[in-house]
Amino acid sequence: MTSIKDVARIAGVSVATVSRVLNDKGYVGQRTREKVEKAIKETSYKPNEVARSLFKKQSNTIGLIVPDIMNPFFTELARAVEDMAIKLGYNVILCNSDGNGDKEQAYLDVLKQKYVNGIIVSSNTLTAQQVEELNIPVVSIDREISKGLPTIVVENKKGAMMATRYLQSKGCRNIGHIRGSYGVVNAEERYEGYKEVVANEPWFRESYVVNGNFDMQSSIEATAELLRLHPEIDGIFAANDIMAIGAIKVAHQLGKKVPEELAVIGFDGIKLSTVMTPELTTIVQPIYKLGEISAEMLISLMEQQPIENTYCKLDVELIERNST
Amino acid sequence: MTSIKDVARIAGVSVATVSRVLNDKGYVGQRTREKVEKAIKETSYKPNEVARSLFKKQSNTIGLIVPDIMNPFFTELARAVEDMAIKLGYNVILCNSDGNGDKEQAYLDVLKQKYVNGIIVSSNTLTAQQVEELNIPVVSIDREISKGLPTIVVENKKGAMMATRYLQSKGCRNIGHIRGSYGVVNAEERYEGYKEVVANEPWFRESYVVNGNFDMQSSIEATAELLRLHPEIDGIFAANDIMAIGAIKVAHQLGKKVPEELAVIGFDGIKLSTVMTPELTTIVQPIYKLGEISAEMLISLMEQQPIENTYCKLDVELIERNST
DNA sequence: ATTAATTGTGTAACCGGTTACCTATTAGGG
DNA sequence: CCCTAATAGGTAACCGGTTACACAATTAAT
Repeated sequence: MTSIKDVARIAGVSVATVSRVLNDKGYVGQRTREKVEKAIKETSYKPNEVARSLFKKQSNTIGLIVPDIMNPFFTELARAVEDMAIKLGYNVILCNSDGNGDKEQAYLDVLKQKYVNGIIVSSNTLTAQQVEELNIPVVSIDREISKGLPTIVVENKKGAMMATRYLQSKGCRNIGHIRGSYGVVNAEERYEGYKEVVANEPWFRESYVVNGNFDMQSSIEATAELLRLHPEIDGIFAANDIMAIGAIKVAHQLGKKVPEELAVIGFDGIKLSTVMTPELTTIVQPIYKLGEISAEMLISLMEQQPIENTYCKLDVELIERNST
Repeated sequence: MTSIKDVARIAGVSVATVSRVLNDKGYVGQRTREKVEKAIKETSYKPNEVARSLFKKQSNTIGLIVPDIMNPFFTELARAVEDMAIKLGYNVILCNSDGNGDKEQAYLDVLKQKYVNGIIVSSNTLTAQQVEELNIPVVSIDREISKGLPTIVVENKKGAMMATRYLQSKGCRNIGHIRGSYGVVNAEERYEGYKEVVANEPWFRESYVVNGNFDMQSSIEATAELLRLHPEIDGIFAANDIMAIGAIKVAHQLGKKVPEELAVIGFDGIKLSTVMTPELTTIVQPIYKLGEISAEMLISLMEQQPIENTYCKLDVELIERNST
């Protein structure tokens, strides 16, 4: 590997001058600049990023901590973050935390040791203190860690209300809800939205709500139980698409026709929802946009650019397909 | 941030000694070691990875270059790679190349500048020369770049033959093939497998093979065309699951019942294939295993551990579900 | 008791950049 | 024509670790 010294020797100048040319900083004469550029080209010299990082205390890298990249929501998010990062000159270190607080902290530690410029994180367990101790820009995505910390979320409650009202408008008289894990803000907000719409309905009772833990297997079990207890249910709002798909599978098994006998609506708008049959009606979040914006915001923070606001709540949209 | 100097000052020793304790290298007296460990604990000192990397010319990081993390195959692969990497003390930089040769080269360059210890790559365009110029361990996954370079692949041809024979055994008399993109080794091998089984069948003609480009939209178009030209087709082997799903969608649209009137088998065994209805019969690759093994092999290479062989061809398995 | 081998620790060079500081030259203003 | 400001470029310190080397203190061997 050729180093800056080699280039300096070949160009007949000092390393400082080469560095100045490289970074286009300070005074460099026209003729000198040309000599240096020639030497750089000849040796196809690429500056050593690690040496740079050591001095700058920044590595042109951002960390992305998500529970699990296998969750299609985070897959799309990761792609968006990486796209934007590359576009702005950064690389992305991928971290799967499985929602485990210890792993999250371990990742935070090593990312800090690696001088990442900033971190995008989706976590339910991290505290404001943990984040502040880092002294690195952090943006929280999909979940709010604390007021004041940069955050990108979506209109969960509003979306849930839209979904529930939509089922009503389709003629559903008894609407159940498969909720996400307890303690997860998203799940609570979506539940609240549902509740707000149905609370005063004569048919409503708490047992219309079951917990699907945001995953398919739990949803299948929860739905089966729900439909066994309440065969009168003719509409289900699931707090995410995966659970909605699980619910539809159960309906198939029970011989209930979707959407004729049971309408199902999801939340997220993952690609999968258009792939299955029937295609899933869902509240779509602008997932890619979410990733883009979070990367943009993070990088603005990192580069100390002026920022309008550090809290961003994106709108959601109801996309009607064939499951309702 | 506390540095090694702070620790040395507090413990009343030189930085060299602290470094020795840290790395458990060289001679350190018992009492001295204790003093140093105490100081480390007190200051909750974490060594600066970047400084280390500069000296070692290694950053405890590996690069993972895939066409697109949104492709479920690569999602699962990425998860496996990251899991194994973390387990062995490395982080993963995620790179989406979109199969674009220029992007791939750009990633290789920056990864090298960042002193990654090694790279896992899935590419159709990279040449042996490009890889060798890096002078970094590289393992190629899912696709063979050149003989001699460490490679992990699966039994594509064998799997394709299994799939095709299986359709025959299910009573299909006219079996079409939706192939993957031209020039991609995988696609060619799977096509060969199919061809080998059907070449001598009286019904076989080249127009039973259409190109689905490995993606759903193309597959939908290709399948529609295939079934229009050849309504007699009663079995389809798609070169990946996504295309198989597309084919099933088309069958639904045309009112063909799957599997009664048209049997469909895929290839890959992505999670999605169990989520849809009907669940997809497919040739499953051990995707997670693939990722694990490649990470393991790469890291062995990086750490100069003795390696049995640098070429690994994993077996595939036919999983029978409801689409055949 | 003397010498050699082993153990313990500090000093300073090094990894490959960036930049503060210094000196020299040239240009512009009065 | 002299003085100040702007331009050009070199020297060396620094980022935070690792390790070769030197030297001192023990310990073991003869």
